[in-house]
Amino acid sequence: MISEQLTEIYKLLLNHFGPQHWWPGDTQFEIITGAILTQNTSWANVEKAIANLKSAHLLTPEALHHLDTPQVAELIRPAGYFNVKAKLEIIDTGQLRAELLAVKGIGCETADSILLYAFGRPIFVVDAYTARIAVRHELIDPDADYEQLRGLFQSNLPDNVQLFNEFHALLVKLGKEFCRPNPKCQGCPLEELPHCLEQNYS
DNA sequence: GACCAGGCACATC
DNA sequence: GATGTGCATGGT
Repeated sequence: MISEQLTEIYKLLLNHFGPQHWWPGDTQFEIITGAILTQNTSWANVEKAIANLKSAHLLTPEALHHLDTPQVAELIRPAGYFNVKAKLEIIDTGQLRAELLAVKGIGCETADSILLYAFGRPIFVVDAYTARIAVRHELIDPDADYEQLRGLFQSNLPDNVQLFNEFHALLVKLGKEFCRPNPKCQGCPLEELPHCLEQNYS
């Protein structure tokens, strides 16, 4: 059963890597900002952009609202796609998924990251790592779309915010170090995951 | 220098 | 509906 496999993977990852304490960020707005800035961008670059905003005391919706797009773009330059991301603006807190998705620049993953990590909703976040790992462990069809992937996790796991939070963070941790797009190791069968982890991280 | 990073919108076929 | 392309910095 998929649910047993997912639970086993979760236990292995948690045991191996420990809690990831996601999402990094001191405030709800910082989490939302990070979710947008990290689109197709390494977290190290996002941290630089957030540091710029913080040191300028601009990491609030009100402060950013008073700047024009080029000013914001310059501050978030290290995060890449700065002209695109600078136009983006989340006004309200507690928005529904459909409302988030209606904002240009917010797609499924960003919306779900905001819902789970900023608003504590039980939504499983699917990112490139999650998809890659699920496919390589043959938990889902390679051409599955975002909603199918989200369904894989949500319908086979208990509806638990803390579980969704930790599991996604652990998948990213695994993916970053292990499950590259064009890696020497293409991923291993589930039964070999403990061995793979042991070999690669011990 | 190629490849990749916690994507997304839009054009075109 | 599927596929391609622009957006962009910075680390390996």
